[in-house]
Amino acid sequence: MAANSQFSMAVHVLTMLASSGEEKMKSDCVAASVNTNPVVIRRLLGQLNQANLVISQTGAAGGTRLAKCPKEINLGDIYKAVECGEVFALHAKSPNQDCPIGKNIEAVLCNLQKEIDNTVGEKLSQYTLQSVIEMVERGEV
Amino acid sequence: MAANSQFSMAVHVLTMLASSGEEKMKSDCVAASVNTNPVVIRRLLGQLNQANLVISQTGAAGGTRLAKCPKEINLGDIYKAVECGEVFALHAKSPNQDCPIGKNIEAVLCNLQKEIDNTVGEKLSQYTLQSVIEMVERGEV
DNA sequence: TCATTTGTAACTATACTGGTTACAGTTATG
DNA sequence: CATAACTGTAACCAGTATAGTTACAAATGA
Repeated sequence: MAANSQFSMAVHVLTMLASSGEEKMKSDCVAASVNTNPVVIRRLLGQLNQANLVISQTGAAGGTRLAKCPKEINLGDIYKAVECGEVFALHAKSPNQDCPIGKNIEAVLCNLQKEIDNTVGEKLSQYTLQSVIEMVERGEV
Repeated sequence: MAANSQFSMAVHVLTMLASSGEEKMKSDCVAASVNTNPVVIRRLLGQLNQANLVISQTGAAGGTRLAKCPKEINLGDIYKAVECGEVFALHAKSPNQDCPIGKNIEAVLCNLQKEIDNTVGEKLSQYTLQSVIEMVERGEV
């Protein structure tokens, strides 16, 4: 499975929650749409909860609903909330520190990594959850 | 190891090649700086070769050099040349097609994925290999 | 009290990444 | 021309992250 699909799943989950409005939704129901296990959904909801994007309630008649309206949630918020990895990884092993290039390249790449991550976050912030819902309703576009 | 560091390694490799100018460099030498196996480097060079960023020569006294000068190579070219995965992955399993949201969300996310990938490519294109070399020489910045 | 639901820990299967060995093909050089 | 020194690749392996699964404690409404 490798490549991390948490962001995709998170957008899907939040779109589902939006569709039920004020009504709380159960993890089983969301899982059925995402086609995965309810525990996977609950794990994801835990992260979205920490980022104050959703509100959950335990116990019978419990469930989860959006913490804000879909116009007030943007995809940048979601990207930051979930553990999607970085856009590109740094070296697995540290480069040779005796080589002048090996010694300095990591810091350069690390700065670049942060900058690209910001760029992605900014771009995603241009889309609200509401706009995703509209795209889904229109059947893509 | 999971997260893909091919882009980072590719930038490192090309910076090394740039440092030797017109001189061909052996994969062993590059591998020593990256701190990995020469085969890993040769695999990467194969991709960079297909993208016309480097020129390799087999046989004794063989090796690899840049195909263009460092000012004419930008990081967007490198990003496109190597198999870094996508910024975020789509669903592992296809969502439930009987759910109106599950049915359409994939296409929306797929378009978004392409757009983000383009955004990253454009941002990276702002940096030339030359500028990376200068950052490395100055010791980061 | 009891059924229902979330929150979490623990374990597993899968698959990707990069390291390694091995070897065929190419080429400079004595 | 024989040989040594490279690259290009295939094949295999070890490590690890992802997400699927089971199990169960805690919370809560009825």
